[in-house]
Amino acid sequence: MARDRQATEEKILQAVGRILAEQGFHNFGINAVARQAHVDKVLIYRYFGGMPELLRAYAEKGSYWPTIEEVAGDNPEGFGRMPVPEAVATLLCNFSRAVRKRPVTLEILAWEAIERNELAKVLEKVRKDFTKQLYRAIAGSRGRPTGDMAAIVTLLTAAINYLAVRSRKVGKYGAVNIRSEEGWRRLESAIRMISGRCIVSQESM
Amino acid sequence: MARDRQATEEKILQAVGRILAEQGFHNFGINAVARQAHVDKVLIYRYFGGMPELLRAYAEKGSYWPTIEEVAGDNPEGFGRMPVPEAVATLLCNFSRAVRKRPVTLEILAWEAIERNELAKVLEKVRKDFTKQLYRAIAGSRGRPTGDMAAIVTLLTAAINYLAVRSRKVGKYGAVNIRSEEGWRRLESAIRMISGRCIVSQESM
DNA sequence: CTCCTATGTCACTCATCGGTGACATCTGCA
DNA sequence: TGCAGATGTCACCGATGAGTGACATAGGAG
Repeated sequence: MARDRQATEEKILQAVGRILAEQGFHNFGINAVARQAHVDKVLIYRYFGGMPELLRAYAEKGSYWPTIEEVAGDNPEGFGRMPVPEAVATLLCNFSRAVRKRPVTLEILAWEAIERNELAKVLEKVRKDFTKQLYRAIAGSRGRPTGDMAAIVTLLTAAINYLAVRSRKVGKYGAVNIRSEEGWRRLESAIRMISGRCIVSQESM
Repeated sequence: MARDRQATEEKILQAVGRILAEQGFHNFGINAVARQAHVDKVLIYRYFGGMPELLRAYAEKGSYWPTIEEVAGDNPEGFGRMPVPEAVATLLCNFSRAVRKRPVTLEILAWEAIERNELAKVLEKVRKDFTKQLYRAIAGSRGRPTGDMAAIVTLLTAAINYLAVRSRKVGKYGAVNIRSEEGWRRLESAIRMISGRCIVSQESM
């Protein structure tokens, strides 16, 4: 109708985002996108190629993972001034908040346990870089971690991912209300405690 | 062919299990079950009613969650003899192993983040009872936990679920190889450490 | 043996999906 | 002005899904 390819592509990509955020991958498909965008599906094939390319194009536009700045503040090196356990705890809590407010990210996290699609692949790479930067920020902190810090951080990020994903469908997990701010405060203080007591640095303990 | 309803129902239910274990919910459906069971799909409707009832019937036959015995041994009360932190750690590690060896359970865990179906509902109830018994076993141990033990246990079980589910599709998470026994040993010792240092009991510390 | 019903088989409907070919129309360029 | 390619529209294909109605037959009850 409007004869404006750029605008059409934009409508299509926005439709992808809306469907993922509101209905998830389960109801995702070429037809659904075309409907949502009020665009003929032929145009999706013409402009993007197909489903994988469409997802890839969408992936390149969005921010599906926290940036290091979002989690560590404007100068990640600033973490060098606090003891390791405190740095780790703060990073993890910030990470938790950043992930929880990204509905599309939560959908991808849920779906990559079912099927590894283009979005999951992109997210994987981003996440890898993120992790590397995270460890760099920690490495600058005061004190040397002893014990298997990597294993502990793995456990805690896994827990955060799981609970954040799950909170979309269920209100409680165990005794904790994972839909309320209060529930997440409990989890955060548990994270702080774990970090404080298990990632021992020579100087701070 | 064989004119044996009971045998046919059995074939159908076994087909459900095979599909879930080998292909997951993604490729699950009436037609798929009928194909797998070498049975006409009409019989599924006649004998079970439809998809929800079929899943419910399947759910009632299987053990999709560890039993308390599997995790706490033959007499859960026996945990009363060890200190709380050690009891918690042991229960969690046993739980991890029990979950990881149940492919259908892992599939349900992955899928319930996408859609809450009949199997997920059944699993929910079983899990609730299991948790209750777990806490009872802990309550019998020596010493009083301080701090938010529930939050810590929530975090650790969430982490176990997430990593177990994820290990079906991806080999590594962070720095840990979640497909190898060695990786899980690292996680287990981290769990023991967390439990030992963060669930403080008056007598043992 | 005869009939009735439980069991199994077949053939279909209707909806949706991914994907494609053919056609209409707009717009910028020669 | 007229043409060509870019853009948009429409109608279709084959495959697959859930679900149903009609029919065939085996086997037990009378």
